[in-house]
Amino acid sequence: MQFARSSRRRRFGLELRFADVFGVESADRDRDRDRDSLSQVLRRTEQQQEPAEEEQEGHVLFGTLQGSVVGLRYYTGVVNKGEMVSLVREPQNPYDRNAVMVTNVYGNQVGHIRRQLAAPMAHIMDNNLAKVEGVVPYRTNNQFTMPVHLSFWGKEEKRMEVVNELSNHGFKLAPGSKGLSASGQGPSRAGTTLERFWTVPRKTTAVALTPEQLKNVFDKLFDDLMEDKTREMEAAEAVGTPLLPHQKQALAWMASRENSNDLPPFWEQQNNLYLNVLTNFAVKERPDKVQGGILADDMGLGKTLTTIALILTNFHNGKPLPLQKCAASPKSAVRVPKMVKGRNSSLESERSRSHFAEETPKVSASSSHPKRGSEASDVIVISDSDDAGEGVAPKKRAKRKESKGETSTSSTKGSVILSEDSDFAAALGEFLQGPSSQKKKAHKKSEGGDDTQGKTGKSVGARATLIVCPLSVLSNWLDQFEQHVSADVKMNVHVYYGTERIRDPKFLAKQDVVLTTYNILSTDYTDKRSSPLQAVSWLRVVLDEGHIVRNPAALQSKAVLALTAERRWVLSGTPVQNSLKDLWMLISFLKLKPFDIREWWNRVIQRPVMLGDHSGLQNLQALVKGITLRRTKNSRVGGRLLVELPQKKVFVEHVTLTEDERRRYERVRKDSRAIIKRYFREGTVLTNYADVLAILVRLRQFCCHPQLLEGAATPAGPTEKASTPDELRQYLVKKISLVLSSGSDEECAVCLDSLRQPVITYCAHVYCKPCICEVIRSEKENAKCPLCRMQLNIKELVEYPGEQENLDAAQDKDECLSSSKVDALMVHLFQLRSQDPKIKSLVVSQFTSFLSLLEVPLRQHGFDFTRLDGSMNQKSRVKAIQAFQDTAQGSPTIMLLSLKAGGVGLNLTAASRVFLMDPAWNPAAEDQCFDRCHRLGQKVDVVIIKFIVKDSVEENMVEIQQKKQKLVEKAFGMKNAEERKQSRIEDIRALMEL
DNA sequence: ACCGCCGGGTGCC
DNA sequence: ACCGCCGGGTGCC
Repeated sequence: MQFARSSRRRRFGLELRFADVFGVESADRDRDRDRDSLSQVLRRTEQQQEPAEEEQEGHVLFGTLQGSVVGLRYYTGVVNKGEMVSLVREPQNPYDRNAVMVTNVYGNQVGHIRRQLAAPMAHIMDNNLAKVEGVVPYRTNNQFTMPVHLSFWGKEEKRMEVVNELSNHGFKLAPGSKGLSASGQGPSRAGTTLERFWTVPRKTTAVALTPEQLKNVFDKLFDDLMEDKTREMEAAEAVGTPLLPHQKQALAWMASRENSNDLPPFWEQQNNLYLNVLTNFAVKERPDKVQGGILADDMGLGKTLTTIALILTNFHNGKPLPLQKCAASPKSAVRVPKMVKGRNSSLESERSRSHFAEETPKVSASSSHPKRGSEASDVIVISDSDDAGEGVAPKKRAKRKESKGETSTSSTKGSVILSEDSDFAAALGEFLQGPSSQKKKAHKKSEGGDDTQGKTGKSVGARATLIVCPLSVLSNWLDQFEQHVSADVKMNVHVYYGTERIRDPKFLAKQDVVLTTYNILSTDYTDKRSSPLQAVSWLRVVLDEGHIVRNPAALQSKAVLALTAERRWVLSGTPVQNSLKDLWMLISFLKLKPFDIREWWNRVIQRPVMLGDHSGLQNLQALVKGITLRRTKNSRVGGRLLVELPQKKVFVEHVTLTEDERRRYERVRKDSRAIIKRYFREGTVLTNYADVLAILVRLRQFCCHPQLLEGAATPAGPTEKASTPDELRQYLVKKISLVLSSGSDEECAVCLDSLRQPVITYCAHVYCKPCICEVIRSEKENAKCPLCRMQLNIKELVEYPGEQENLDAAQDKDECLSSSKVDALMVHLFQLRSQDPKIKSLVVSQFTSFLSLLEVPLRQHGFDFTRLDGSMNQKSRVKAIQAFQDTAQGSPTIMLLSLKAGGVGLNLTAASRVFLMDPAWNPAAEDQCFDRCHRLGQKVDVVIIKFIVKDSVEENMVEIQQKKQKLVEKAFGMKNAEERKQSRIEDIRALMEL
């Protein structure tokens, strides 16, 4: 008894010490302290000191060790069979400065590591030689000690030091057996014997994933997250815009995530306990549910509208947000034309149904609008009726605002119609005190309806939703509130932004919605004690573009994590950009226990996945699935696309060469045919494949512009091999560049997939570097080129140096002759310019040199254009895209685009015309290019014009395209390498009409 | 803890 | 009896 008490005292003592040191940081901590144990406090402070927490990448398992946890009877933490435990150094322990304490997943202390073992462990842990992890393999029936299985993970170079330190204290590491990590082991069900647990190590396919594979994992991670999420929910009346079916589904899902009592992922109820099947941690109390999740819909599917609907529809107990109704008079004096225009008919009818149609419009909130150039500051005119005293407040506030001489954004339509009239707010005060307002209050009472707030005496806690977003979309949120909140209710939307922002938590807590930016959040957080945003207990926090928050070390991340809320949401079109760590940040924000603590995330998810552990991946997937809704524009609801896009019309325009061009074309064609014919005769088409491609490229380039051939290499016959190694190298670099830029979408003959890290062999065949290296490794000295059986040597592989800016001779010469195809394009561009100068076009070619040629006539005729191709760096790409997407007058109307530039994410919806200057080998590449502008966000029909030169290789390419398309449609894809090879030869034969 | 360890009591078999 | 052995008291770090 005495001991127990004294140890408790010690614990508090420690806690206080930590609170003293880090006490500045938060009310939040104080609130939570009751629930949190010492170790959690310790852990948190740790995180604050080293937020990055050492990277575990490259860590290997040194070995394992059986240790024991002692002193169980002094602590309350319980551990079950197979449960993971955490080992925390406790250097301040007055009895042993080597002390290592053991805590369970929830951070409750279980005991200590026996001192003999703690000594070397302390040394190892303090010097960062290894990370030590514990799993309790079984329980003994004694109440004093329990076994713990320790694994030592660290960098290979530290292995000896760790082994020595342990052996100096008489401990010997056993080779690691992965089965002892609790991850993926599943719940240790009754009957799982100790022996089985120990002697059946999980068979792991533990091959670390390459970055490529990881990328693939992420891509697939968010696939197919729709099943079971197709239930629809009607939005509250206050939502003025009818929701599309997929938005109703999202609403239903979000509401259920907020309301349902489901256990969080990986928790199961077993008898009277709740068990986390990944960590094997069990508790008596039901674990907190995660109220919220990640809405990861593609952009354009209406994440904003859905979120607004959620706010209005799902207040407490599944009821809608109680809002004061107000009249919506269409004849209202204050109305921004834009709003009227944007209104749709169903809204009108909605309004006419309103009980209060005769009443005076009410303004509920006014806030200045950063984008609209007024001083960024906000004034609330009226607050909800929950507070009896509020009735008078509006006038006072309105006055304050007036005295500051600010422009205000006021609303008649629902909450947020904008007004530039600064007198308006003052006038409003009168409105609100007028008879109509009182009448309404009376009416509302008699309705006895949805007033869940204070007046009824039933306190429901938090009311306000905080939305954090990048500044660039803040105005969009305001617009969307204006647009989508029904006219006959008023909603308090407060913008917390600008130097004059009202830093009053009580005031903020009264709002329906508070909008702010990540910057403001971070800035306020710098002075943690007085950050109003941190002081409010939010009903809901929404992180818009949530992927922005991903570096845990960043101030904004800390600020975000320190927000107090019942429900948390992340909105993001791209939730995982490149790393699992990004995802951790989001999981941590959502408070998905126990993964909000980095150690459990690392042990249970991140490391297993990085090591290629299949079950780790499954767990990750299950985790994501449980909290994420993601649909893309290709997702279907009941067989139909979520969103119908505007039409896409494709026209082919046949271009006739001039007599002169024709004559020269035929000459080039004849030479080319002769060479290729010879290859066919000799059966060496594949051995000389790069040359064949080069020849075809020349022909295709000629169709675009004869001048393109001038700089190009002459047909490289097999005779023309280089003599010195350096020349050979240059020759190969040229070849590989040719193959890759030929647009033929070459695939690697080993993996039959598109080329990754392309390399070229001395026999001029291109493969993925990893693929061909593997071939050479396995076949050793006898390795031969899979395509031509030539001897291979790993040292002879030449890598692709990357796209180089080839200085085009044509660009210098201002006097540039036109070509039939260029003329054809210009005709269209002229016509478009006179028709509607605002229409923007993409001019697409596979040949960047052709794009350069096109710049000349465009410049000559005064077209504003920008350019995007693979040789540009990230910065100039972004610049080019932004300039083009800008709708302002004077922005470029044409973008010269190289066919394959940019990833799938490239968004060029500003364009509604596409001119495809030359056909691609692969029709899918063309479609992907068209999708750059024919995608969500495109408002008008897209017209695509493909230029094809009559009687040329281009026509033959189109034929092959169509043939391929049919094969794809019939699901007769190429099956094996032989078929593919053969089909390529056939392609060439058809192209050259041989 | 059905242990280990400590230290006092004890002392042929 | 400056040992061994016995058995009660005791127990994390």
